[in-house]
Amino acid sequence: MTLAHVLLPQRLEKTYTYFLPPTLVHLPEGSFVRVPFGSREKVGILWRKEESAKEETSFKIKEVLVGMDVPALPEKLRRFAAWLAQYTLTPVGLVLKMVLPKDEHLELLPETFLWTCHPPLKPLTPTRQKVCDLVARDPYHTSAHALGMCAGVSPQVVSALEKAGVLSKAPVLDGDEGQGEPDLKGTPAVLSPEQNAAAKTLCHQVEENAFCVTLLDGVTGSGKTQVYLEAVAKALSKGRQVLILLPEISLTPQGIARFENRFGVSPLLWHSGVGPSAKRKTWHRVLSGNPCVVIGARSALFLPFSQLGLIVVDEEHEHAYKQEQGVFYHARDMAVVRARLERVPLILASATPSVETVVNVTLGKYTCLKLTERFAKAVLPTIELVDLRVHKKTGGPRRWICDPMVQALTQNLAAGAQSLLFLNRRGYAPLTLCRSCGERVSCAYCSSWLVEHRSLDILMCHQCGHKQKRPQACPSCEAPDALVACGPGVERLHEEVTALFPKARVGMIASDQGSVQLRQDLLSDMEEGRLDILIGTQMIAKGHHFPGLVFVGVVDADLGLCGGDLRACERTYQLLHQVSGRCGREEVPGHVMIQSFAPDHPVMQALSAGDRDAFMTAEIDARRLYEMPPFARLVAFIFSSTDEKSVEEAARAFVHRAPRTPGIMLMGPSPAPLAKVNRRWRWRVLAKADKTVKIHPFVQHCLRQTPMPSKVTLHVDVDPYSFL
DNA sequence: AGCACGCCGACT
DNA sequence: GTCGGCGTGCTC
Repeated sequence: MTLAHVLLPQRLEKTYTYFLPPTLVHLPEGSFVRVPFGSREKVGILWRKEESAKEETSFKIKEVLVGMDVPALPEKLRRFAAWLAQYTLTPVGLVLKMVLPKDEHLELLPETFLWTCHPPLKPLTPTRQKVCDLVARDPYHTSAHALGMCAGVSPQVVSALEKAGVLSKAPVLDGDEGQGEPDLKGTPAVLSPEQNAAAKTLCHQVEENAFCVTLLDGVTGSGKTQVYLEAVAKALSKGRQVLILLPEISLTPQGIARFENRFGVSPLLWHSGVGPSAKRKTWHRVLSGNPCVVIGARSALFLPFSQLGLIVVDEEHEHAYKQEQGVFYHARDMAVVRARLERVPLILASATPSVETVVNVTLGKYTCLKLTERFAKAVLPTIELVDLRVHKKTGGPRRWICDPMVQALTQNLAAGAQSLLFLNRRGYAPLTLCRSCGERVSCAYCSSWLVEHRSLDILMCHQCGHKQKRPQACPSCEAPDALVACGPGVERLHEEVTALFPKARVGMIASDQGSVQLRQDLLSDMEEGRLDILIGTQMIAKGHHFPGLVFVGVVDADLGLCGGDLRACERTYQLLHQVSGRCGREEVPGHVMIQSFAPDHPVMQALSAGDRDAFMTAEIDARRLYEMPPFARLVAFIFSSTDEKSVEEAARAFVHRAPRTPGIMLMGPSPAPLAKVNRRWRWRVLAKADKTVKIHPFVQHCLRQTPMPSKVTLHVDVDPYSFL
C-alpha cells in the first residue's frame, strides 16, 4: 500500500496521512491533491510518499480523492518552505499557505496554454516531429491531452517531449497574453567603465549558475539598477526566470518604462495591489517555467519558480523586508536561503548596506562590487548640519524650519532650482495636549498618542488606525478650547512652507494622503520640474530620480534615534543618507541641510563628513562589543492578551520555567514599549544566544514546556527588528 | 481555516 | 423549559 503524507495550507505543524489509490500511485511528490478533511474536501500537496506493508494507526486513514491538473510544486520550493518553517518556528502548513494561490483560484485552471517548442538536442522521431510542427503552426492548446489529439498522437508523446524540455507550456488567460517573450535585442544601457566591470562579473555569475551572494554597493545615483538589469538580461537569455524584490512597490510608470526599454516586455508585478486574476496568471506562468521577470514585494519570494536563474534584492538594507505578522520572516535573509537551495546567484543592492550584509562581506561569505562614481559626472551633495539648540530661538514659536534653512530655500527658489523637505512624520501634529491639565490625548485601544490629521479633520491612532473627531473640550478636565497641537507633521510643515513662500509651487506626499494616482502625479510633477518644493515622509526618500533637485532639508534628523532600538543609528544613517542622495544627480551640485538637536551624534557627524565606512566600522565594533546581531542571535517572545494581568503572569511563568542554558541569556519579561495595541496588552521576553549555540532547540523546549493560557497568545520572532 | 461540541443568558 | 451566544479543539 502506498501512503501519501499530505500537507494542507493551514496552520498545521504536520502532514496528514492518506492512502494513495492505485490510480494515483504515479503522482510525484509535490503534486496537488484533493483530500477529504473533516466534513469537507481540501486541496493539499503530496508532501511525501511512503511504501508500507500494512499500517496500524490510531486513526482511520482516508483515501486521496484525485490529483489536480497543476504541475507539481518543485522540490526546491518544498525544501525552502520546510526550512523556513523550522527556522521561523512556524507551522509548515502556514508557510505552504503563502506558497499556494487562493484555493478558489487553483480550481480555475487556465483553460488555454501557450506552447513553445525549444530546439531539440537530438533529432526528433516522426511522431514527435508531428507535435512540434503543430505547435509551430498553432501554439494555443488546452492540455497535453488535447495537443496530442490534434497532432494525431498519444498524449504520452507530448508528456515525453515536455519532460525532455523540448516543449514547454505557459498558461494564457482572459485572452490577455501579459508578458510575452522578452526581446533581448532591446537597447542595452550605456554603462560607465565601472558599471560595465560590475555588470560583467554579475553576468558571469549568472552564466556559472551556482549559488553566490554579491553585494552591489553603489553610491546613490551610480546606476545600480542598470548594472543588475544586465545580469537579469543574461538570465533571461539563458531561458531562466528572475525574481527582483523591492521593499515596497512604488514603481512609477517611468520605472516600468525603463524596464520595458531594456527588455521589450513589462515585468510581472507581484504585490498586495495586484488583482487576483493577474496574480493567478503570474503564479501559473512562474510554475510552468516560462522565462520571465517578476518584480515583487517580499511575498513574491514564495512564488513557485521552476526555472529560477537569479534573485535580486534591491535596497537590501530596508526594514520593510521584515514581516512581523503571521509568519515572521526577513525576506532578504530568506532570499539568501532560497538562492542557496535553488543554486542560483543572489544580488543584494544598496547604497547603504546593512551591518549584517557588510559583516558577511568581511567574513568572505559574500562578495562585494562597488560603484563609487555618480553617473554622468554628477558629484555627491555637500551636507551641512544645523544645530537646533542655537537656531531654534531665532525661529520663534511654532516654526519648524530654522533661519538658515529658510535662507537656503529662498536662495534655491530664486535660482529656479527644486527643493525637497523631508520629515518622517505623517499628519499635522503628533500630539494634542491640554493647556489646562496637561492631558495628552491618546488612543482608547492603544497606549499611544493620537495624531492630528487636519486635512481630514480627525485624530488618528497610527497603531490601530482608530479615528475620532477632534474633541472641543479636553477629554480629561473638560476645559473648553484648551487643546493645542504639539510638534510638526508633514501637513503642518506644508502649512508653514506655503505661508513662507506663497508664490512657490509646493507639493506634499505621505502614504495617507490622496490616492496612489495622486501621489504618482506629484512624483511626476517633481521629476518633470512642475514643482518647486516637495514635502514628504520616507516615501520620497528612496529610489526617485529628480533631475532638477538641488536642495534637501531634513527637518527633524533626531526622530529615528530615540527609542533605544538596536538598529536605530544604522537606520537613521541609512534613511538620511538616502534622502540626501536625491539631490545633485545632474550637473548642479546638491546641498543638504540637516536640522538636529544632537549635531555631535556619531550619525550626524558621519553624515556631514560623508564617511560611511568609518560609521559602519564603528557600528560593527559596537555590535561586536555588546554581543548583538550579527555577532549573536536574538529571538523575541511577544505575549499578548486583552487581559492585562494574564499576559504578565504568562510572561513571568515563561521566564521562570525556561531552563538556564550556557550561552543563552534571557532578558525580561518586561512590558512592551507600546504596552497596549488594539486592546491587547503586550509583554516581551528576549533571548540572546552566542553564535556558537543553537537557539532553536532551546526555544522549542521552552515552548513545549510552557502551556499558554488560552487567553494569551505568544508570538515568536526569530531575528527581531522591531522592539516595540 | 471551518465546523463540531459544549456550557451560560433571553425568549416562547 | 429551549434557542443560541461564541470559546475551544480537531481534522489523517
